[in-house]
Amino acid sequence: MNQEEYKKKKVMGIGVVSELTELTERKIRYYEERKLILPRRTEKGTRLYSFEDVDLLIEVSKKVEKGVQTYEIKKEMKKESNADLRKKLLQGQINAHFGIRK
Amino acid sequence: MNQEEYKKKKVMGIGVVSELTELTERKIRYYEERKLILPRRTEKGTRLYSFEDVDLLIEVSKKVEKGVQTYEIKKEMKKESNADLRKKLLQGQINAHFGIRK
DNA sequence: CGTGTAAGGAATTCTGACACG
DNA sequence: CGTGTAAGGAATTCTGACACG
Repeated sequence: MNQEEYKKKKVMGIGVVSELTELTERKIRYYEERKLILPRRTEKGTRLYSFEDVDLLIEVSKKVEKGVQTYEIKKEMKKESNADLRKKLLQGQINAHFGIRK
Repeated sequence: MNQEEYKKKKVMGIGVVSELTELTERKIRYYEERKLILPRRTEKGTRLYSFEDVDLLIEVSKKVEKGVQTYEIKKEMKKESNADLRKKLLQGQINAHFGIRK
């Protein structure tokens, strides 16, 4: 498992996430309700989060504190995600054109 | 938090560790009893492990399967840890002698 | 809208012990 | 020695709801 995976692997319960983010469990579950965060679930339904999720939650809560509504935050996130996709797509085209090396 | 920290931060419950290592919780607790693994505990006493702990558990269980006794594994681990310390000490001396740069 | 809280149930984890080989 | 298991309790997490502003 490489470093990226350590960051993205969803392994923490909500208790630890609450400790790490300093957010109440209520807030964490609410941001999920608003689709701002997507933990995985065990078969029995308990939520599991990654370090990446923790960082995201902290960013989200900062914006909420600033008065931004969750709906707006969601929109911003979609934009960023689209920008990332375009970037990857572009890189893919470059690779296809010039060939991929190393 | 840097990559090293993602690896060393103790954040996973025993259930997830059991899933990741494919070891029973019984085995995981037993290796702790034998001091081969040292999870942190929440205030209420539930165990929390790091990705590093997961890797260590897998290594330990491989040795146990080969027939090595936990006591022997513990001895091996002490040796390695001492070797690491000597290495660090030595590097410290080199740095002190030649000066530390970048 | 974002968040607190009380409610009841289900699932998790803990310890100490007995069993087996 | 290493591991399974049943036992009972304690702590965790879950959902849906009501409250407030």
